[in-house]
Amino acid sequence: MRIDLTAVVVAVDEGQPYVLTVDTADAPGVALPSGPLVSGHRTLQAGLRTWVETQTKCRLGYVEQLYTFGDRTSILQDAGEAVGHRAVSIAYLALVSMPAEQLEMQAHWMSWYALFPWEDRRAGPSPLIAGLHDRLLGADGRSDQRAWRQRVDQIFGTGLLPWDEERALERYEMLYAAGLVEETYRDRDQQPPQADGATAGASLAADHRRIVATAISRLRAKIKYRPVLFELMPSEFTLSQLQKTAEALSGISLHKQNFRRLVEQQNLVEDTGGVATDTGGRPAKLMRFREDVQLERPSPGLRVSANRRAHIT
Amino acid sequence: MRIDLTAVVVAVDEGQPYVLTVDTADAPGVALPSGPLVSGHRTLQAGLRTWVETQTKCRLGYVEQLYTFGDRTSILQDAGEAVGHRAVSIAYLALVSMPAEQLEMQAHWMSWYALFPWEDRRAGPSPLIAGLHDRLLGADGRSDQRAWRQRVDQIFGTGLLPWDEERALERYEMLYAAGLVEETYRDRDQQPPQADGATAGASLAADHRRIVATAISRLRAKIKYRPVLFELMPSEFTLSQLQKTAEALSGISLHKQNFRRLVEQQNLVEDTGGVATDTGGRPAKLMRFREDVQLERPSPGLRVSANRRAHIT
DNA sequence: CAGTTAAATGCTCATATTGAGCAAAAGGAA
DNA sequence: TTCCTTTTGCTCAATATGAGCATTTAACTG
Repeated sequence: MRIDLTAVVVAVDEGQPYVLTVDTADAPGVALPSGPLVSGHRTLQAGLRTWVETQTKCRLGYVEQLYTFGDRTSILQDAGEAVGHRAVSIAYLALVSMPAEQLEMQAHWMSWYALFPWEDRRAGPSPLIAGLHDRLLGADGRSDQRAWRQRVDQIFGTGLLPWDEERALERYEMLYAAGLVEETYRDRDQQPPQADGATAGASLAADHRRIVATAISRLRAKIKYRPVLFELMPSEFTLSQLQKTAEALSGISLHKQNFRRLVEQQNLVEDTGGVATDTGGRPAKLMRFREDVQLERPSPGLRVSANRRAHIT
Repeated sequence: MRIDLTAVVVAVDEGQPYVLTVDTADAPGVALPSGPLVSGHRTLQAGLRTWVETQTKCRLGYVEQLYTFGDRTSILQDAGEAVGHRAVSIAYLALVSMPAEQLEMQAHWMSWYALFPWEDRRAGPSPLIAGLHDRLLGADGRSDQRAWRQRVDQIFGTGLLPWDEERALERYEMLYAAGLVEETYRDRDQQPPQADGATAGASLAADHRRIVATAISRLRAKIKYRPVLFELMPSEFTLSQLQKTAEALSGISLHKQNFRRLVEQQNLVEDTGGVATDTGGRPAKLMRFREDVQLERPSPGLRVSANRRAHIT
């Protein structure tokens, strides 16, 4: 049984979140960096770092284990002779501040929201949502129409229910199950429907889009209670840049004054003395992350809060 | 490379939390149920369920993936010839309501707090803590004495810092690194010190105690935001029983009136009409979990809150 | 049966925490 | 200077949380 190590490497640049991809034999930039675990690797994490660095030349900072996936397609095989075909892949989430150095030729930064356009609500609910919602409700002969509708509303924040940015994985899985993403058909060896907008978002090789969705959900939850945001920032930054990064990941817009109140009262950052004058308006103080913060506070994260009415700053 | 599936099966009975263990060739009841992933398993979870049920005759309800561990001892081997020796083990957390049926002969319920006596603070801080704290601070020639002390206080809730019940894993790992648990010496092929109380708590085979610590941390965090407590309860229960279960897992005592306020306002339970008269004082209403709650609320968990001064009810 | 005891249950209250928005400050640009 | 834009400071109402008092409702005790 083969064990693959797979990485979701995240960076944010100019308020846009990216994931690191590599070319495959078939197509450019459609797979996550990954490779088999071999005995030479001292630990799982060390193996992962090695693979990412050789495939992309990107050096990883913060790394955490995400989830271990059984090969999805194995389920479809007949019970009998599937031996050797299966693989288990151990996925990791890594955060880097957007590196200046050149990546390997075959490596690229791909926008999160090219993969999951419905997840970006910084400028209000994506117009895609309405269509997805209709098709999720429409296509079925479900036994319990009422319960199903409630579940869709729940997960997609439609109806009167609020949007929960952390449910990115659940949303992807629901779309997969409903046949609204390309992978549904690929895993069944079928042709996807050709109608315009029949499938949503760009797909990746194998189950890599699912793995990215897992990473997004995890990260969106984590920035609320651990100071991981700083792994994505340059050494000095303004509070607005920090907020832009938080918004990029969460996919929602945040209340500016409350965001800074939170950051300041948690004592996560300190003044460097410098100012950034290139911001258009009043110059912003430059801040840096307080290194000793890990030792001090129980869980020094950002319990960010969304604007109820989107748009407002 | 072998892949093992390992289960931490948790149940609560009479206000005490237990984990399911099995006998090994060497010793009784010192290992978690586990077995290799084979091609016959449809999914990872299905494989896990199969192993647990054959080894213990315990049927699993709620199951979630916990973490994937690389073999710890592999780190100690020389770089050269470790091939084939290593194993990766994918650990799962399962919750069951204490089953009435008989387990397999070789299966037993082991108390959490036999493994982690310092984690039970329902009757106030364990007296063990003081000793552990001293030995963590004492035994070293650390470069940065101050920072180390702060870290110990942070994790063990000593000094002025508050106890955080979710850090069970960090506490275990700190004790492991400091040589205060038996596994430290076993992994180094050394004899543990023989002094009385030199190592804390009962140990399990391989890295199974670490896996249980991971499960405890996960579960203690999870009951605060998902209604998993109910997986551990019988179909009807009183609010006091529910609270006792929450306290058993968290290892802290909770404020009774606030606990019921929380449960009630979240609409997690409904009245069955019956009452339990065997409680000593005023009979308690019997409650049941509202099945439809998963559909309704974004994250219907229990944000339990500890008493500041322990003991008070 | 009156009195006692032990829970369960009902309420209150002070103190944080959170969501929202007004307003002043500090630059650059017109 | 005046206008524009963004940063920064502050206020305020609505909730949520931690703590504890008081009442209710049984069983138990003579």
